[in-house]
Amino acid sequence: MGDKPVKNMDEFAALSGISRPTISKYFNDPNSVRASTRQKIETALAGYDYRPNIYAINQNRRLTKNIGIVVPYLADPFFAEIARMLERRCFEAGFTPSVFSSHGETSNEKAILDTLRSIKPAGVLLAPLGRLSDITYLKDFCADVPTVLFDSNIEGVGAAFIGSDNRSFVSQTIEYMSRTGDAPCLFEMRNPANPNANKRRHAYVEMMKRLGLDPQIVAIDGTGWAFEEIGRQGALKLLRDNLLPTNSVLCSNDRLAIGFLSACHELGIKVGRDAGCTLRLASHDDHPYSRFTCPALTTAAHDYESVSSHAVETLFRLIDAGGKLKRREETLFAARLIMRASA
Amino acid sequence: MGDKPVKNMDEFAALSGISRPTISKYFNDPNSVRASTRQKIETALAGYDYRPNIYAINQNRRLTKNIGIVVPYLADPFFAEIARMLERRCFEAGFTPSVFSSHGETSNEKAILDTLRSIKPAGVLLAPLGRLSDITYLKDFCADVPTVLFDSNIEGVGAAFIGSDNRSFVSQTIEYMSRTGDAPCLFEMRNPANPNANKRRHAYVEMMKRLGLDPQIVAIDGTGWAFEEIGRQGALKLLRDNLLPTNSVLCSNDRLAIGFLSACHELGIKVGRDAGCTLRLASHDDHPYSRFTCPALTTAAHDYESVSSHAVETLFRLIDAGGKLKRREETLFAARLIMRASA
DNA sequence: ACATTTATTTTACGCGCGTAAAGTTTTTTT
DNA sequence: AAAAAAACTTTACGCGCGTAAAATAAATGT
Repeated sequence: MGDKPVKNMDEFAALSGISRPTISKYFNDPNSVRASTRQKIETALAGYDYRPNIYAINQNRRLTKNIGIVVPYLADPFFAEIARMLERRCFEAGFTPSVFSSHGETSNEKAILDTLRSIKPAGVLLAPLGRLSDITYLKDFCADVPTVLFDSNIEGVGAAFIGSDNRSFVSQTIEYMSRTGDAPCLFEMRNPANPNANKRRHAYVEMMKRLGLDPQIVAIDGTGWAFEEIGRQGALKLLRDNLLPTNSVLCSNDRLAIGFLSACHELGIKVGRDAGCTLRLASHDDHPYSRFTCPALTTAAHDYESVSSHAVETLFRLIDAGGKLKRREETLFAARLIMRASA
Repeated sequence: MGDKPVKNMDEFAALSGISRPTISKYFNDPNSVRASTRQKIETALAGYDYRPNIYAINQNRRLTKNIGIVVPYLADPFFAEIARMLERRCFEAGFTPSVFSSHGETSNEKAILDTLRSIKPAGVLLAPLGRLSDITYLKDFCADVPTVLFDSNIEGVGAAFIGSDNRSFVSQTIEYMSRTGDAPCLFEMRNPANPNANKRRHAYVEMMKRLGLDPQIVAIDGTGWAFEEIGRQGALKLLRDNLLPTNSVLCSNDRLAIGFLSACHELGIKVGRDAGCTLRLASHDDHPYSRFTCPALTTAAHDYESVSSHAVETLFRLIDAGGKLKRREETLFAARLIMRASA
């Protein structure tokens, strides 16, 4: 990098001995100019401190190179992880990703969509809040901006959805638990905000019936995104009052399970498959912390890699196609069972 | 919100019956125009779908309303939390915050600073990587862009630093542990990337000496930001080989402690202050997950509220002052001891 | 009611770059 | 070496808005 600051493209063009339109062409695609020309430009670039004004660029381009990445709750390491992978992939493809978090609130999600409109992004990767989303608002947005949904599906919204196959999660955990011990009851929130939770419940009921077993659902109260605390309080109550129908428990997701384990420890209940343990606990998501819980959580893992790469690829395809796909696509990736000490 | 889309400010000015320069003034500060004029504009705004083009605005303004928020590792819920608070406060003040994560890598941190330069932000709130930061690069950046550091201090970089008082953390945990049992050894990484770790070590040694006790430091190997795994591996080795000098352990931070607890559970070592426990463990940071560990972690909590509000206030003051403060400011907030079951 | 202050309108220019058109040079093709 | 194709230069316009200056209008003070 050079040090002498250059104000604008005209000045840089003069300094490099190349005309401004060619310089402009170079910055849009370095390979679109002759090799000898590119060489001259890059030599000049090394000697002077010039970078094109991004605002002037975006004002004049019909489409920016911005990509919005929206997650419902960034303080959840699961979403932080996937946002990071999406971000990296967009960046590698020459786009400028920006990460936004709805922080679990409808108003924030809407405000983010407004912000996104104003930055005129080439496309958006959106993991919606789910039940708390303003569906009409999302739909209007997706009608104007090329959008791919991930994690939580909302029927008919966005040009595509990429996520995990909840039936695959549940069938693997149930199969494993019922093979190695009692079949589990399902521990979940009564009114889950996330549509995946509903799909998991349905899959649980269906799978249990198929195995000729009696589905038993334990629903706990609580709202918001503090799942650990909700799981903990719910479990404390259940365990104290001895309301658990089985000694095998399947949590709808790992964050609830983390709270559940916390309650077990407080009450002196040993969890695991070892002798001396009175409870087995499994869960879903393979949350980044699930291997550090006590005991480590047996869980079904998302295929992070596939979800993120396919989501990004789909978005690029959507952008190339001018914002419309022939029909709405839905892609689900299977889970992978991770056996640890808790079940 | 109206529905008829309006292309530009000229068109909107005509529709609202107000001249364009006044409309421009209104969007820069709605209170800078007469109440009756504001009324007319807002009526028109309700009837039409117009929003100023942010790229045209920022091209012409000397200073944008953008604020960059940079954290070293967003997948760490601690940073996710503080980023969220900073973000909200900037937004409330009428700025447009953008959150970036260095993901623990020098190259990313530098790339983020480059990106920030190109969006010409009014100011930046930066939590640097620490030892891995390219100091010269940071310094150059801070010379051009009004920047306030938080969390990790780097001497002489940025116009101000706002963080937590590491001595306050350590003195409280040591005082508590040595009052209620044996004085603790310090469990930490051998080459911590974060400068706070070094400050905590110094504070530990000083505090122990002051109490007439023998400081004992247990340093474990490991690099990167996977602190839980590093703590876990380190603890497994120490516990198996019986190398721990005391049965009271003070972890440099909660994430190491989470790994430590995981190792204890695996080896069947009971942690806590109850009868039957053979080890006490305390830590620092009050990580969002520290109350869900088994047992729940006794830790020293950051004053998140004060740090974030003071950081933002300082940045605004810096911006108002034109990017320079009389002298570099350093503000530290005291910790608050959170007693839980682990010690 | 008049002078004074404050707000608005009119006019006009500039920001930095995308991009189109026409002409010129360089490279590739045969 | 001539013809064709590709890349480049020159010229010029437009994007949507900030902002300055001068003229005009409205609100405020006495």
